[in-house]
Amino acid sequence: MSQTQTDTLLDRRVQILDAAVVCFAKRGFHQASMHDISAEAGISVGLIYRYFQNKEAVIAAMADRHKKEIHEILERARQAPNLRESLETLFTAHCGETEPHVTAAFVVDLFAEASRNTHVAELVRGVCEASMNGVTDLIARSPEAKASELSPREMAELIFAVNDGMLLRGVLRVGQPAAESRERQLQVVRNLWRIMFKREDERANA
Amino acid sequence: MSQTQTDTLLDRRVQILDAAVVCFAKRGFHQASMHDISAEAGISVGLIYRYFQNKEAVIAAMADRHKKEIHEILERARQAPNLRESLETLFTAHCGETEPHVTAAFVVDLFAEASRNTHVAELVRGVCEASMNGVTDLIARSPEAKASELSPREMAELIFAVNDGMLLRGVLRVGQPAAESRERQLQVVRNLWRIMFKREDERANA
DNA sequence: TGACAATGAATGAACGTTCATTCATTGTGC
DNA sequence: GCACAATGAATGAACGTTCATTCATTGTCA
Repeated sequence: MSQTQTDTLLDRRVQILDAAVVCFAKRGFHQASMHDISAEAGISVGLIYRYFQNKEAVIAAMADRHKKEIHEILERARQAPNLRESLETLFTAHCGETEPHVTAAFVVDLFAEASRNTHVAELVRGVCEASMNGVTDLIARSPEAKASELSPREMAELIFAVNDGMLLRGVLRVGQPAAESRERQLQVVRNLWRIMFKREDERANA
Repeated sequence: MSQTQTDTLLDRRVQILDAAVVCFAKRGFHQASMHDISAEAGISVGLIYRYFQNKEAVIAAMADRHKKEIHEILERARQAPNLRESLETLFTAHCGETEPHVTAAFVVDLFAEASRNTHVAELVRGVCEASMNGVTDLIARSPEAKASELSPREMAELIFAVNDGMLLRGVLRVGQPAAESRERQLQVVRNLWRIMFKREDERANA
């Protein structure tokens, strides 16, 4: 198979998945029809079936893509100069950089799907565990988190719980501008970091 | 209208809603069919339409019932002897006392629905705000939370974020026994309380 | 011309909803 | 107490629609 052939094959898949995200965010996995997706992608219905076995496979592929995105986010977070900036990167990306509401709607749907579809559940669980381990590691290496009463794992659990909670609430902010909504969310998570990781100077003043 | 007539009318609605929770948790709002619900309730399809205008109305009624349950939970939490027990009550009830997985699946679906259905979004937002205010008040009145660096509102925001996050993750624990799953969740939220509300003796030892 | 990409009308299953019909219960006149 | 009328809760087959999926056909490029 030539390079260009492989490329068009992948491009089409990406094109279809991009369209699917929009449709799924707008109507949900099971209410969005294959016709909706084909229209959004600007192709015919039948063509989707050339690249995906069925609708289930489209959902699974999207979950898989989400998994890869999360891994990239984690990699980026690892490269930040300090823990706070790592977490800020993580949170911002976790909730969707460009369109938070679309991401939130998609992820909430993904979890809803996971509660019924074993395959999706397995995949989501894998993502959660991997990123939890990554962040635990991040915390364990950072000087800010030393001498806390919580273990790195316990901190990671709290951070993810709050991130997920913010994500869940995010779907309710439909009309609001993304930037404003995110700023309010950031204030909440920053409060958690504040009480979890005291700075040296704060501790000295105490 | 006689008392018994009113009773059967309400009983039927309750019966249908009880069946709907089971079906919705099992298949989701839009994959669960009216036939599924009627079969689960042990009645005919047509009868559902005597008590509810359409499927939308069933979903709306369930959201409404959830709202009332949350209010009751809040009332119970208010009567606990101290803040920690209030929060423990709140968390346990919030995640579903008898069947946490069913509750989690239902609530996650409810949020997914809220992201597309304005009516449901309005209702869920109302519940969230009311309970957030309730808990803020609870914290403001409690001696444990005095002298913290966070305001009562900020603490309530964190508590709800963590609760919601745990709820979201809860849908992934499909096979696990409910009690074990809850115990692990409780450990996480207790860690939050620990770093948020320091006891007097802890502070004295610091 | 051959090989493959792409189309979209056609198919049939599944769904929400309706409604003619049944029948146990209740009310009424004697 | 009895015969009969009226009620409305309950049924489930049927309807129109939507949807995922298929496939015969057409377009495209080397």
